[in-house]
Amino acid sequence: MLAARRAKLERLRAEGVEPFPHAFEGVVPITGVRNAHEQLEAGAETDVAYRVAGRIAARRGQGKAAFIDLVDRSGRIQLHARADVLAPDAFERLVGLDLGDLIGVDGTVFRSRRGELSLRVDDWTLLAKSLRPPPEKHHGLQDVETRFRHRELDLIASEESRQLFIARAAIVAGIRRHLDDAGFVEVETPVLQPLYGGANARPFTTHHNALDRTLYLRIATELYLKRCIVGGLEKVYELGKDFRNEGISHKHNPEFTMVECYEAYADYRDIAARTEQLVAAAAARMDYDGPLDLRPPWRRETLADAIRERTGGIDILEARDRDALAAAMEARGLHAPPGDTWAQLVDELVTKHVEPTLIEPTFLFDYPVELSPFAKGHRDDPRLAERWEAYCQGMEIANAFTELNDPDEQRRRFEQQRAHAEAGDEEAQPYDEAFVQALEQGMPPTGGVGVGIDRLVMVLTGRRSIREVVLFPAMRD
RNA sequence: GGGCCGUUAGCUCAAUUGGCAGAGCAGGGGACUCUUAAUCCCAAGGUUGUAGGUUCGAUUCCUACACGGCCCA
Repeated sequence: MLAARRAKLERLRAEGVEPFPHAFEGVVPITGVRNAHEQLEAGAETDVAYRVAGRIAARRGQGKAAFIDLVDRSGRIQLHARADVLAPDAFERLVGLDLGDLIGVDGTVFRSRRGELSLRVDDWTLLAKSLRPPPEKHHGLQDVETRFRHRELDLIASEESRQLFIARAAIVAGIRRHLDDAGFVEVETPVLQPLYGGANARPFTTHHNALDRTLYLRIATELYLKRCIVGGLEKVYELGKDFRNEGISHKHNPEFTMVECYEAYADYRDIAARTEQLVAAAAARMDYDGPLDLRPPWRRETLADAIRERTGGIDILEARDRDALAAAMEARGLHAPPGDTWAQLVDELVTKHVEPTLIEPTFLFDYPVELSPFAKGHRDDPRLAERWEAYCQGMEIANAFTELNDPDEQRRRFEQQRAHAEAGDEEAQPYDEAFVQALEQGMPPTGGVGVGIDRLVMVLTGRRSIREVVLFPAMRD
């Protein structure tokens, strides 16, 4: 299978053709050529020449002529190779190339009698020999596993896949543009951390040889970004990878992309408006035309109301301890797993009964303070924290608080987390004295949000699996 | 973690009740100067995911495992 292509490679070399040249200057995008000649009539010829480059996607031989489809990132164009235009060896070599070979072409625009805009090949250069056959040319690459493990084949075979990752780049660019224009400073904080924190998750652990110490891959950027707020940067954001040592599912990849931003003098309501604008900006940048109405304002509910309305009246503000809540659940025929804490039961209610109903973008406001160790207590209700989560397509896409800036209260919250850890909660937050000391320096009132980029891309591109929107998703060996 | 489905040529897919594993595309040889899933002729291409089991005989039935997909936890 591969031997034939290798033999061709050696034949080319023997004939003095360099199969892997260093560069090819002056290439223009194929779509530019197409757009410039939209009006050309069928059968018409021009003397307008272009230099294009790309991969050979199809070929239709015709004896002393051949049609070749050339694909670049922007699009596809038909080439017409003619024995009466090219030198004999150049013609024979061009027609003898394999699908998947990369070539550069100098060609003259015409439109075929059947109406296909084409380039007559005046000269061409082999840019890289392909030694493996490309995916099937009509059906494309169907095998899901191969699409994920060998994304390059998926990208070669699927215009849709190429467009998806271009859309993802536009979403990221739209977010950066919005935050930059709003006066945020983009910062970079450590990925390798002596202590992890900022989310309920287990970390990946690694080891620094020279320092002979354990380091953790960050699970969030939160704590370092708040130290930047303490330092007076006032509006900061970081867009990058977080790592959580947890299972893989259609909405979880062990490494994923998050943007967190923090704004001094703002609270969680300001941040909700900010998040609406941020998502709208991202959607605009990728020309979103899906079924969701992402324009501000989004629907707003409180968490307690959302649970009460969807569970036949379970009130998590009344049922404040584990047994009371479990009883309320059992009374309505809902299973309350015996080992679950109160917080886990609340999470269960949200996950099973509320989350799936939130298709249009919706904020759930005011989470129990027990679930939110870095959120400031609610100004009107001591049982709650000023925290919301945003949901879309039945999936959490953002999480925000009015940030806790009272260092003594933060210390108490860490003590609670320590108790949870000792009770066996592997996702409890480790005590971070450096962070508390930073708060003691004085942090202004601040609102902050984290938006999951992969999930936002899923929402904006209508994909149901995170693996579709991550170029190289985690796979078993 | 549980259930269901899938794994056959480089790719996309067939294979009757358990009876010689096939086709299209790609690749090889040949014909063809407006084709576009080009067409026509010829030849080639396989450890049927892995390991066992049942059987005269297994792609097919059974068991385990691996990987993937969907659903549930």
